[in-house]
Amino acid sequence: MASIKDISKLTGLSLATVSRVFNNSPLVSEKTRQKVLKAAEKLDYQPNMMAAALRSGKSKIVGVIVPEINNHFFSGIINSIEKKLSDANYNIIISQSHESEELENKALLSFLKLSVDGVLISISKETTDFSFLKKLMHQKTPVVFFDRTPKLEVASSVVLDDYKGAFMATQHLIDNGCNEIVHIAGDPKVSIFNRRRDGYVDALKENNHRVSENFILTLTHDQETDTTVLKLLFQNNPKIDGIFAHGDEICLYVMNILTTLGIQVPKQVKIIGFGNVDFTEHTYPRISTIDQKSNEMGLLAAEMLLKNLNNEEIIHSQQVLSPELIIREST
Amino acid sequence: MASIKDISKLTGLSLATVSRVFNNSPLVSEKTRQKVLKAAEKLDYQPNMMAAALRSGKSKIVGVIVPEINNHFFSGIINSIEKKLSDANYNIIISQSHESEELENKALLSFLKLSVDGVLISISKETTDFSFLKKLMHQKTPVVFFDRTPKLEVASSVVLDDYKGAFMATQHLIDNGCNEIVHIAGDPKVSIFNRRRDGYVDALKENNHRVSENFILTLTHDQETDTTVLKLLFQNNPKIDGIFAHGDEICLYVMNILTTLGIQVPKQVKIIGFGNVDFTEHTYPRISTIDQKSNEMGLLAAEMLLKNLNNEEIIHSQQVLSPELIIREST
DNA sequence: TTCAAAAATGATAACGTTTACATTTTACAA
DNA sequence: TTGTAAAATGTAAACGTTATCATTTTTGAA
Repeated sequence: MASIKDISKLTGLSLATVSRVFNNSPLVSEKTRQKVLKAAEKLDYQPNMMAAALRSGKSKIVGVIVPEINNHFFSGIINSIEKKLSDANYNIIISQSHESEELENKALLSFLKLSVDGVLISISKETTDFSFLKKLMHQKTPVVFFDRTPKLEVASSVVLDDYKGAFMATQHLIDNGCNEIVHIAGDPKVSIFNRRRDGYVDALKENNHRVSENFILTLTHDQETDTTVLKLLFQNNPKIDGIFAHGDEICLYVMNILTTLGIQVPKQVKIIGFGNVDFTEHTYPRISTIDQKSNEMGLLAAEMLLKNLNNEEIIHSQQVLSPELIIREST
Repeated sequence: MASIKDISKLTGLSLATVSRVFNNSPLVSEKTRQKVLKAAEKLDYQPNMMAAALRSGKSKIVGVIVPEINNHFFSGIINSIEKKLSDANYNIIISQSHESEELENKALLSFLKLSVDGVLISISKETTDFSFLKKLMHQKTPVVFFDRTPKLEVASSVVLDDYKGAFMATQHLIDNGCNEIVHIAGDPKVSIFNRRRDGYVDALKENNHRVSENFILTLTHDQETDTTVLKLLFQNNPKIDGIFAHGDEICLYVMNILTTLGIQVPKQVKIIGFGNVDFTEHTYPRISTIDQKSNEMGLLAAEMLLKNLNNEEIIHSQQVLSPELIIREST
């Protein structure tokens, strides 16, 4: 591979001048710039980023860590991060924590060794010790958290307002005439699921609807049991006309069960999910849902990072994204 | 950040000896090794990969290109690639081609500049000119293709046997007593969809079943039209008892339409998809399907690459993976 | 004790850039 | 024509490693 040394030889110019051309320095005349570019073309020169990184301390690499890449939400975020950063000529290195603090730290260590210019991370559920991240941040490496953020005093972050999303979903059902609304809740150990539950409850309260614990279900995912549970629920409460599920998968599952029970969606019961996962567009009827704004989240996180990569002083900011109501046939 | 220079100063040993310790060279006594390790600990030393890469020509980075990261199949592959390669202490850089030859080449150029040690790629549909890839391969950078491979004389690749998968799916329906099997076909411009169609047709033939063009449908994805089409089909052919769909999304869609038409799955009609996408496990009934082996594919591709990264001479091999039949309630 | 081979260590030049500083060339006013 | 500032170019050291070759130390047989 050709180096600037070769170009220097070919053109008779010094290394410095040649280097200046590729760094778009204004301190070089148009004539020599052309001469260098021509020589570069001829030699099929490609700058060696490793050498540049070593000397300048800027690797043009950004590290990204997510719990699981094989997950609609996260791969959606990565998608927009990749787009945004590759437009700004950054490369992204991706690691998965698989919800393990150990793997997360291993990845961060790799990033450190590679001297990445910045880090984008959605922390694992398991992580409780942020000393490694703090170390990175103290080294003036900008870090932006997305979706899952630690409770640190100073940090940049982008998160979704889950409470609001649940509220919107429930309000949407009410607006469409639903009076008896059931919530299919998630694991109460996961905080975002609790926030969704709270949003549901508060939306009911605000509209002077009755809140009943009997209307908040957690399913077993055993088809027989769940079918029985729902059958009984509808037998005892034939007026139920709305369901807000905490996730799209479970929403689809419930919808399918209702159909087999002869309950028509959306005619008899309106149903809405959460996530706006791909398949919600392919079902029949198509499922209404709450979009988690993975695109915007990735974009915003990438933009925040870019800002901090360019500016010398790091500016911390916290962004909360509003979810979007996606209305389809199921409501 | 501390460097081997600092360790050298602290221990009084030469740079060479210190370097040897971190490269696990056998040419260093146990006593000095311990001394160096202790000093490294004290100084919180982390090797600088950029410097090592520059000097040694080995970056410990592997570049991965997929059409879309936000796609079950590809993110599944990336998942296993990342696992395998990070275990071998490689970092992976991920780029998306978005089915554009230009973006693909841009990513490859980035890889070149970063002097990646190897490349894993699933080529974009648009790509017709492989000169850039050939250039990379001629530079002794090992390349392994997965799922989408070019027609090159010498190349390593891992692909799925789509024909076999379709054959298996159809055979499975026949084995379960289906006599009149419909195929929901995909866009005939995409070669893998044609191979799936061929597998369906050949399975019918082999079992002495009638093959009818009327039983091969392409849907519009307009719900009203598709509902009518299916309604008519079943009115005219009430004996239809099996459906093989070329994809899981369309399979779910068809299943939902059948349910509304009062056609029971799997009682009256058995239905099977292709892909083993996540949601097939969350439907009711759960959808039988063909697994595309994304895990194995990623793993195998990563292993092939690792082999070529370690060996001096590059060995080309082509692997064809057999899909797996996943039997669930829909059949 | 001597000596050669083996084992361990050291000195130093790369790798391909960037960059601070020095020098030369150019432009233009006096 | 000269002087001076601005523009353009050059010199050389650094970035943190690795790797070649040279040197020293250790080991153990004669």
